[in-house]
Amino acid sequence: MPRPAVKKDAIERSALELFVEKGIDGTSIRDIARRAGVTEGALYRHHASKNDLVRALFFHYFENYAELLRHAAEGAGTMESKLGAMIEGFYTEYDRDPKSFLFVMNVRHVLLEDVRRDMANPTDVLLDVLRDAITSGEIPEQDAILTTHLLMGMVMHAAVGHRYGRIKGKLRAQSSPVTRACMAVLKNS
Amino acid sequence: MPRPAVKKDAIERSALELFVEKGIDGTSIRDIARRAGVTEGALYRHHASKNDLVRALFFHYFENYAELLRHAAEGAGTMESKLGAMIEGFYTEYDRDPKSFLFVMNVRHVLLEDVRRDMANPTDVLLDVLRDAITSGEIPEQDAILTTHLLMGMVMHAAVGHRYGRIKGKLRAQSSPVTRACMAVLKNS
Amino acid sequence: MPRPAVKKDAIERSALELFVEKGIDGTSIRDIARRAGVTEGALYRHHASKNDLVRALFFHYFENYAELLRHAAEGAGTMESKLGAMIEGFYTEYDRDPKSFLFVMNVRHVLLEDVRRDMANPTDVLLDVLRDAITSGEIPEQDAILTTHLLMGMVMHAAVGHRYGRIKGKLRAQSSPVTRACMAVLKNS
Amino acid sequence: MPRPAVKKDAIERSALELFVEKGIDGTSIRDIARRAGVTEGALYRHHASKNDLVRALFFHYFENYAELLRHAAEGAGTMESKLGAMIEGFYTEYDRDPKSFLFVMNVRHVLLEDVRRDMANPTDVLLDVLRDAITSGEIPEQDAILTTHLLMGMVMHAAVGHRYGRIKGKLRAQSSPVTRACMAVLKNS
DNA sequence: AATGAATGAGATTTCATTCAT
DNA sequence: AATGAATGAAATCTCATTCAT
Repeated sequence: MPRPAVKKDAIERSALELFVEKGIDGTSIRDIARRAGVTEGALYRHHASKNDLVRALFFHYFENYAELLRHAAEGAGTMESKLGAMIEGFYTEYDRDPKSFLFVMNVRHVLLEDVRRDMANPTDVLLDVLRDAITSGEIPEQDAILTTHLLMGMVMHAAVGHRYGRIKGKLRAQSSPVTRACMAVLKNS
Repeated sequence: MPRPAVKKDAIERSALELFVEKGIDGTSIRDIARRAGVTEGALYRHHASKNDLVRALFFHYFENYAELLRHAAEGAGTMESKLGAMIEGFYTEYDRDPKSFLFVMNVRHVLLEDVRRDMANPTDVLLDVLRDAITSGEIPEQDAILTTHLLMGMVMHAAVGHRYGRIKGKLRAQSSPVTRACMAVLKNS
Repeated sequence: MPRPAVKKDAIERSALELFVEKGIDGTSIRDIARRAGVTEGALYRHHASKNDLVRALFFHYFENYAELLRHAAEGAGTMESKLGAMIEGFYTEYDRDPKSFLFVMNVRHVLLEDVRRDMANPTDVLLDVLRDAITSGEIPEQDAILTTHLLMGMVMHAAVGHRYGRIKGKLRAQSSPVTRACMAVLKNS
Repeated sequence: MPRPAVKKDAIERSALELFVEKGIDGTSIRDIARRAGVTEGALYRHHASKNDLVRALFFHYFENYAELLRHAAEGAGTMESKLGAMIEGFYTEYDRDPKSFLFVMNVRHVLLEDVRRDMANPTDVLLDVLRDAITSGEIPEQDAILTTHLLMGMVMHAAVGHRYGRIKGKLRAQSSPVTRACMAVLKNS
């Protein structure tokens, strides 16, 4: 029975934080090793390269968010209640660990093209929910792809506003007004 | 008379494009110089450092977008027409030169904290328009800061969707549905 | 266990020699690395920068000479025997390793201002000896600071004359005439 | 009739000062041009290269000091009066323009090997005076070369002490004690 | 005579990665 | 599993000098 990989977790958490604080290229292996309390060579026991570490973190959290959204959507009935559950779930997770969201947000434009079709993808989860609601007649016929982007933009940009201190308090406190705004867009398109 | 500084524009344009294509850290001075058809040292006659070049470009375009929005808002009467003019103006500019928007978008999280209060700022331009409309009664009382972020998120994320090929054609073609979505949010909050 | 840092001494010795032979600015990191048989990056494991290396070497040898002088002075009785021991000790060390003296001599005017008060300092060692001798009446009342500089000038400039080939043979062979000259100055002031 | 070379003087004076303040390699052509109020290219009207400028300045002042000493020695009778005149002449010049001495002092070890035999040379001027005095019996038989170095060391190192603030006031005020110290060395060797 | 943009070569420094221990 | 010295390649930046104007 192996010991729990306590060093591995420390390395990955340190890396995540540093990537958010100083950017990926602004963070050296040395920085990561120091914050994690290990030496440079030790990192290579757990990840083949720095790039490998970045990708592992990105895909892990990217899929995590997709799973979180899918799970929230599954437990609800109407599209409105699904949407509310997704937003509340996301904002609750953001309040618990904002850095993982900011990491995915910042790294996105570098790695998005490597996301495989078969990976769980937050945008696609939302798109599926909208398409179902259009099919069932719960919301009017509309360009589901455009609407998905508009909703993703709203939901995520509120988190950005929170990150820069323009929106105060727990982000979760904004989940119902944001849900209402989403519904207004969906009904009126 | 010395040689006129004919290469400055080429350097800045090459830099902007490369920063969007490969990221700032992924772009070397050598890359920029090669694309601009100059040697590496030439860059330093016009900008004190790579970082200085990044900042100069960011602040230039950041303020440019703010001016564009303010100008669009000034030429219109109702808030709805102002909003429509701003979105159409922005999307028209995006179609003409998408890279300058993508550059500002990607660099934002590194430099936003350095934006001085007295700089023209797209978010503040929109916030002013919303506050006026609340005061005049054109839209209901609401949290203007939150709404501003929701609208900015929608408008910008549509451009992101366009960049990744999910939204096709001229982005300008989306300006009226996006404007309608914005109005729906504003009316229902 | 990692590889032991076996190259540190080679790097520092190569640097010292090259600094004397070609000057600090005339010596590149590449020069040092080549002579030490390492690659350029290796230097940075032991010193944060070229400047840091220069300072480390300077302060090391500067203090070394001060210790050498203090030790020579301690083992003797009269001021004349102290002075003789100091000069003979210094010239013996110079004959053994002239480069470390020439390095300190050449770098002095750049780093002397950074010498902290609490560092051992050759000039102060001599000054203390002179002041004691004045107090004890062994030499007449005089401007101890001026005299210290006159003596330091004589002792060191003989080494400079040796370095340029004007003074031949072991420098140590000059220690008694130089000591006699120093005593003549001290007695007649 | 050409205009007076006012720019040339400004360039050379600026260069001299900067070389003393920041070292030769620490001073760029741009630094010199800026302080002199000209542009980089202008410098090359007057000197073929930076190295050429350094050498021109060094040899100019090096010979100047030799001339000054020879002239002082010629106007006096006994060796003691010659020596006094030389030291007083040198210290007076030092007080008037310390930077030119410091420049020669600092650059010496780089360019001394290029000093041609037929150039006027301060050390040789002093050596000649000593040899004459030995021949005439004014001072005892001794190693003239060693003594010359001892005297040069004393005289110059007092200026160094002045430069570092250890010796206060006009340096000229020290010329008679220094001369007396020199005579003590000469008589007792 | 003068200008200053541009060159071209080289300097210092950083850093992901390897490997002897 | 872990260490950290060392490598090797590349990055940013500097600067004496040239030359079109």
